[in-house]
Amino acid sequence: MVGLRERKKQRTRRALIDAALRLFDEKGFEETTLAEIAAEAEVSTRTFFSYFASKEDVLFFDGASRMALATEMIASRMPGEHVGDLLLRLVRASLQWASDDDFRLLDAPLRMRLIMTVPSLQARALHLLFDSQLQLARALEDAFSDELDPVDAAAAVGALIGATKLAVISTINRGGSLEQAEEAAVRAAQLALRGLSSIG
Amino acid sequence: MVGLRERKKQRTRRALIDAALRLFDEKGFEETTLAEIAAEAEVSTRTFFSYFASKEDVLFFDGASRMALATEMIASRMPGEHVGDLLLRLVRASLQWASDDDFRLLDAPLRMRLIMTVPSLQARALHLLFDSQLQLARALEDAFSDELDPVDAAAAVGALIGATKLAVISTINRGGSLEQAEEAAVRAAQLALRGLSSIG
DNA sequence: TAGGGATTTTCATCCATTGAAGTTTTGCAG
DNA sequence: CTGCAAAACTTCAATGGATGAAAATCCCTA
Repeated sequence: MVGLRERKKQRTRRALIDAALRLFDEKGFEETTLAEIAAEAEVSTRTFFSYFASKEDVLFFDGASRMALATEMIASRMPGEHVGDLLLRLVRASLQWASDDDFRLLDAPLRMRLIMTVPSLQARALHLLFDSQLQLARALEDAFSDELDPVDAAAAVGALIGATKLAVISTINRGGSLEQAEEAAVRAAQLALRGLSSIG
Repeated sequence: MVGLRERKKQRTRRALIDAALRLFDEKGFEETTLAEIAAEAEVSTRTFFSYFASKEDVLFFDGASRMALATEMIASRMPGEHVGDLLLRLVRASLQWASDDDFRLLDAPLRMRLIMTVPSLQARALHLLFDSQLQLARALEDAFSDELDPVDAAAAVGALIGATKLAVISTINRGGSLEQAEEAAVRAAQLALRGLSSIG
């Protein structure tokens, strides 16, 4: 199953990611060219594009696996569990994952920094965020097909993720620490669950 | 105040927008080059970039004015009005504006179609959406400075816009009409206000 | 171990975007 | 009016991301 071909592909992919992250860190995202990344990873520039669709995408190499975890968590919801409870569990779990995985942890700060400062990366990140929300909404709709229509599912996911994301970004923008950001995320999630009407 | 220079500039800007929209409509976004747009508007391609930062930006020429209306509405909130009520008014008003303005109305379907199908436009749209949410959050924070802290303001805006946007997109994705989308938007907004816990 | 599909490299090209330098147009002071 | 400075444009050149096609390699399996 795991032939040399497959192993080599993974090694190349990893080499590209490592090279890219290191160069982004040293010189900045826009300052490093694909040629440099490819050279560093010892492949041709053309090959880069058979691994990643764009320069931006290298930074989001783990998006798929994160999403897999989330949808899986939704699909295997506890019977009888309320939508809101599941969603809150999901938010907490996400915060957990973010500070788990060794490979990811190392460059989390770098990625954060880059995404916060490079416009094209912000755009890419938002796009991914949005897509995953749609996926989550569908997963939720499936898991609660008896009590949730498509619009409610979408609204629920949108409200929850929307609230947490904006709270986090706003906190970071205001110079808050990661801890404060996490705190803000949880508070925002609870606010979304309780309802905006409950403010004040 | 409105000298010849200024008038000419506006005419050029408008010419670029018109040319771009027409070409996008006829040949598609990615298929039309800046050279063609510039030629159509009778300016050099270089000049295009003194009016718009990117090819994508032409499509969002009215973003600023929309935002102005919204923040103004927030700033002039009725004294004693509850945050939630103001926000719901805001959502309804936004839906209104979208089907108002003559210039905008004409190409609304085109824009929708393009944004829904061209990845780079989706990304740009999301970026703008996000920025405006941050602006709205700040406006809200200012308007309700006595009863709302930054995190709550951000969470409120994020939840409301997040819910409505995802509900709308989800509806459209599923082949729903614009009317159904509007309906979904209002329902999502109300759900966000009432709280996700109220589902089911 | 030879053939065949998968990967990679090479080569060529397109086009968005940007900088520099020079030209035309407009607004305004004299 | 006339000349001048600023604003707006054009031309020219270059960079760099992205993609297509064909040739060269590499790995797997019969």
